[in-house]
Order: sequence, then structure tokens, then C-alpha cells
Amino acid sequence: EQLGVEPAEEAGRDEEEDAAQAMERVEAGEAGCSPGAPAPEEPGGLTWLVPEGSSSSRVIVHVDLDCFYAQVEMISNPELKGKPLGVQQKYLVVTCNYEARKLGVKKLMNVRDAKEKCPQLVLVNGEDLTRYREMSYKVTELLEEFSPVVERLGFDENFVDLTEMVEKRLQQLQSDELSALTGSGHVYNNQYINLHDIVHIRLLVGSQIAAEMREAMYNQLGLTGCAGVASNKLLAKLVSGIFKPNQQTVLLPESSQVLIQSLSHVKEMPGIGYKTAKRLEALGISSVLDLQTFSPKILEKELGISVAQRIQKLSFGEDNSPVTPSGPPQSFSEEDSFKKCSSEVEAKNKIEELLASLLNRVCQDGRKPHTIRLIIRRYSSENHCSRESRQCPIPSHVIQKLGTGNCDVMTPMVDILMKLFRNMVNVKMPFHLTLLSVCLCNLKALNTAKKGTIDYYLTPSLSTTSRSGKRSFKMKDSHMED
DNA sequence: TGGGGTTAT
DNA sequence: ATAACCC
Repeated sequence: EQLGVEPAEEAGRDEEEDAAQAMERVEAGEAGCSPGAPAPEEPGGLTWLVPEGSSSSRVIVHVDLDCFYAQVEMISNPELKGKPLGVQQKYLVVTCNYEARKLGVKKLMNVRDAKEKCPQLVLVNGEDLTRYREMSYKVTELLEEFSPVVERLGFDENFVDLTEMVEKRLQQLQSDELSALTGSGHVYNNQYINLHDIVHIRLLVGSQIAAEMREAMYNQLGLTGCAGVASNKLLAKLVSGIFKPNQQTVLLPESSQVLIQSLSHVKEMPGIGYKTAKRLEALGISSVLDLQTFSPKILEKELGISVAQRIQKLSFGEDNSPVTPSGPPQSFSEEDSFKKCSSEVEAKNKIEELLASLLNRVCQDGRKPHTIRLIIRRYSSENHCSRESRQCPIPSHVIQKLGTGNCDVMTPMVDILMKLFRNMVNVKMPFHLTLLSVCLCNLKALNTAKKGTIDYYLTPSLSTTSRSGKRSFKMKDSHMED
């Protein structure tokens, strides 16, 4: 077989699916050369394929784990494997394994509906994200070993820019190996591969790397997932979802329009969310073709030039946004939702719980947050998703105590949070909250700046500002500014 | 609708 | 501080 490895066999794939999909698989070795195309002129290397400076086309992979939380739970407790499994947060089944999906359970389904559809459904609580978060970063780190440019999207998706890696592999390749070059996994739209087309070749090499990534994820972490390889993030993401679960697909440029036109509504385009979709609908735009052909001027007037130009490009499958390395997280937050919180004491208890978990996390990270934020959601029949927040700087003397074990850092921080709370909620009046969240952000690396160095005088907490009476006073007294 | 995240304004 | 987007 020319297809490379599909770890799916071990993960238990459906036979019927296999038969149907086998029709669309790559057979690059046979399908590769178009009869009339010119033969390579300079044997011994492939540099002839890449006219200098002309190669602006990228190779991007989107890696998408299969029902991630459920996979983590099945690794934690192997007895769950083979059973229909749902991961529950509050009264929602937020995700479930494929056994459960076959029996009609959907993502974000009400627990009651899910149990009704599938009485044998096993539920595990997934409100504590710790193990998911840890596994998520292991995946990102594994991908970073292939190429350092990895962008996270949520806990279970990553983009990797493979352009450089592909170039390196092509330089190693001898021209007599070219005719035997094969991709891995599916080719979208069962498109014909032209081995004389450098763009095709690069994407096929990208698909080989994607297969290696999925192999490594399975061998080292026990996780299965899908991958999509294409020339930009939008297309890579769209194509990764074509064959699921645990399979991969490469998109060749000639099939880009087929892919994006296959979307039945603009809302399915990543980058067009709920709000924008509603506004587009008001303009009579519902299909991708509608958006492609709509007057750019009118669209700019309705949505603003930035959104209008960006989403209209998206509708053509164009996306020049770079794969931005995520690096360590920009913020840590913990939240809890509930039916009702209507007293200050109640709120304080919940806030203390959230903060305690956060301090553990931030301690393990090593960096120090310089800003703290409190977020609430008020009960209301409409506008359920709207939240309010207040933030302030964390006083420097509290920041310094953050890593040190026995010092009580809880008390001053809870005091700050309760000030923020009372700034948002008039506690003398009745109130009804349905969510509390605490966020630590503005993370800075540990202060290694030494006296007399440039760093010392450029570090505000060490240099003159923090010794001035005025600044000191402001840090202590003003909790409402940042 | 959960419990997270990001960037732009 | 909010609003939009993503999972």
C-alpha cells in the first residue's frame, strides 16, 4: 500500500467506512505523472523545481484530535474503552466518544436527552480541565518537535507551518525518487496528482509529515486525530474534517473552490461567527457564493473595512494569516457556573475556590501574573452570554510572594477580588449571578534583572518608579486601574 | 450551553 | 472593559 500509516486500524474503525473511503485514497505512485508533461532536466537534485524566490506558497497542517476529552478519560480509565462514553459538565454532555455518537448522542447535548437516546451511556464529570489541559500541551509540545511554529486553537487543535520542513526534505530528495513520491492519506475530491507540479509535490510531502505527526501522537501519547494539509490555515482546517475520525486529507489547490463551495452556509466558515452570520443574513447573504459575489463596498459599509475584507477573502478560500506560535498561555482562568448565587458570602467562597486552583497553576508555570480580573454573569432571560468584568494590577509585594509556599497570598488577593466584586455588584441590592470567573493575566517572566544591568533600569518594579512615593501609593490604593 | 482560550477595538 | 472569534 502506498498510503502510509493509518493508526486507525488499532483504534477500531468501522469496516463500512473503510470500504467507502478506500475509493478516494491516494495512489500517488500510479496517478502521478501526466503524459504530456516535461521530464526533469537536471538529475541529481530537485532545485530545478523551485525557481528562486518564486515559492510564496505555504504548506500548513491542521491537526484535530478525535473527541479529545473522551479520549483522555479512556486513557485514564481503560475500562471505559468500547463503551458509549460522554463527558459531562453541569447538565451538558460536552463531548462523547464514537460509540456514543453511533447511538445518537451529540456534542453539547442535554444530559437528559442523551440518557433518553442512549440509556447505556456512561458519563464522567469533565468540569476539572486539569488533565485535558496537561495532555493538550503534551500534544502541542510533540508537534513543536517537528517544527517550532505551532499555533493552538482550543485544547484539541493545532496548526503547524510545514513550509520550511518540506523545503528541507525536498532538498534531500534525489530526482529519481520523485517518480515514486507518494502522499499519505486521502486526497480531497480524489484529485489527480501532477508530480511535475511543485505545489502538489510540496503538499504531498506535507501529508507525509502529517502522517508522521499522527503516528507520533498515537505511539507516544496514545491519542488519535485527524489532519488536513493545505496551503493556508482556513483550507487546512476545512479539509481536516473531511474524513473522520483518525484520518487525514490533503487539499490540492485545484480543488479549493470545490471545498469552500461545499459549505452549505457562511456560518460554517471558520472566522464567521454567530454575530457576523446574523448580520450577513440580514444582507441576504447565506451561501459562500452569495458572499463571494456581494458588493465589497456595501459589505465594508455594513461590517467595517477590516471584517468585510477579511471574510470576503475567506469566502474565496484565501487566508494569509500566519501560523502564530502560541507559546506559553497568555492567561490562566477558572470559572464556575451555577443556578444562583445571591449573597456576598456565597460569592466569596466560590471566589476562594477558583483562586486556590489558579494559584497552584500559576505556581507551576513559574511566570508571575501582574493583573487579576473578576468576571460575572448576571441572571437574565435574554442576553445569556453577556459578562461583565473588572480588573486591576496585582500589587508588587503580592506578586513577589507568589512562588513562595508558606506565605499567605490568598488573603490579599481575595481582598482585591472582593473589592472588584463590590465595584460590579451593588451588594446592598438583591442580585442573582449565574457565573463567577477569576483570571490571572499579564504574565511576566521571573525577574532575573540584576542591579547595575540594563535590565535593572528597564524593569519598572526594580527601577526608580517603584521607589518613588507616588507610584508606591498608587499601587496600594488604586485597585481600579491598570 | 461548559469551561476554557485568543485578538481587536 | 467589552465584543468578537475559536474549541
